[in-house]
Amino acid sequence: MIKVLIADDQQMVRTGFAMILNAQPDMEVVGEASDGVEAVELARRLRPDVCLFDIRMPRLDGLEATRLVAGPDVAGPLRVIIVTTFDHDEYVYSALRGGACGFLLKDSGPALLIEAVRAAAAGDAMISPAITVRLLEQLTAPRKRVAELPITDRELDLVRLVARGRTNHEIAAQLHISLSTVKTHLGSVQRKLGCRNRVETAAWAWESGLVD
Amino acid sequence: MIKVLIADDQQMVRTGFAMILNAQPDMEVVGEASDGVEAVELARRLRPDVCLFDIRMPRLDGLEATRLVAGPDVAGPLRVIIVTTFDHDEYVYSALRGGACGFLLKDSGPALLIEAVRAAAAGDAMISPAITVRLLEQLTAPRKRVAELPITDRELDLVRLVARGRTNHEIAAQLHISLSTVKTHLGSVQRKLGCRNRVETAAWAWESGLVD
DNA sequence: CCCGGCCTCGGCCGAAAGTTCGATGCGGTC
DNA sequence: GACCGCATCGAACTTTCGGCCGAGGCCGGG
Repeated sequence: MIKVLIADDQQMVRTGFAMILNAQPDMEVVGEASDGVEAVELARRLRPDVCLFDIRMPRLDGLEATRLVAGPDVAGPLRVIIVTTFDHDEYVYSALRGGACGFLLKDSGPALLIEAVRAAAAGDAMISPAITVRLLEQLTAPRKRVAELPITDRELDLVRLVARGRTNHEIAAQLHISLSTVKTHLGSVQRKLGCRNRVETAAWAWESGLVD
Repeated sequence: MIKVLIADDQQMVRTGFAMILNAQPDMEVVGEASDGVEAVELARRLRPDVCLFDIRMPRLDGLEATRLVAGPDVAGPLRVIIVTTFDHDEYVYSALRGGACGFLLKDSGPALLIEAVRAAAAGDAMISPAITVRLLEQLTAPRKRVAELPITDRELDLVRLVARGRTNHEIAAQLHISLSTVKTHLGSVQRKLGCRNRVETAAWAWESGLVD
């Protein structure tokens, strides 16, 4: 039986969630909280398998509450799913860094809520598809630019080595070219990218996902 | 009505998926393929709203097939969900970079399959919770190390600026300290981290997730 | 109270990096 | 053939970095 704690400042939302979850044969809502402080307190006392936290709550918001019961420094972290109306990216990152193992939008269907709870209880994590697609864009977008790079293949070789912290001398030795050539290439790379020094060049390579 | 194409080399799997999806009032399986080449051909001809591709298929695997119908260079990319038994990380990355907008494990329930299809059709993306949790670990793991850094707060300020490509002179001006102090700090940082130059220092900062 | 870590600053020097001039050859395009 | 981008190399120069010496002030623990 998966024990669930619900925290939301709106009575209707809590009741709705509770009805959905209690209708599942293997789930049971063991507590409800209407603000963040109460949520943290109940979470610590009841130690549910899964917590559903809204973000906007009186006294203590859901993100802060998550950090308090699931954060990196917490001894016995609980499984927390953030359930909210607003899908601002900052909320998502803040929640996930704070230890949340799920992020659901309220306009997701009941099926997703149930699956998210089940996933959380199993040690997995679920994120609303509308948010996932944006996360994936960040993962893949930099890669797409690789095809339309403004710099040459050869220059790319140099940039990769720069990003790994190699000196010009080492690059020259590794690629079997002269120190002059290395400087020439990196000079033109910096001109094309608008970089002022090799660290900015390296930073560009890192952002573009050229090294890993 | 969401038109779905199913590609899997096992007849049983295709039939199972088709039964699940056809039971939904707003979904319709419009085609089935038993290998990758057929999958690509059917996808291009039928132009379904969502494609379900297995990875292990004869002639052409699902990852390559995905790239062919949803890759970065494809004109009218289709929405592809990878459905597979194996959750190797390399598969996941390869699929998502190849243009997939979903990655499901076959041991996920029917509910997840349905939700994934619905999400894909809506332009969103869903990933199996078992995989998502690992993706999140990669997102948050580097952050945890921040607490156990071997370097000072002040040194951290310097390192962040180094990672952004600032010169020592600029750092000195921005932090209102002298050039000598900047060099002293960065020197001790390099000693502690075992870096040989500022690019390696910056690389360490990037890997540790200190900059974004 | 002394020691050690941290933050601050200065000077000096050699090495590395970046800039600015060249130059050659090679492979495409018009 | 003329032109252009690319890769290669060289020399000289300025700027920046990094290493190595020193120093003082501050603060907290033994």
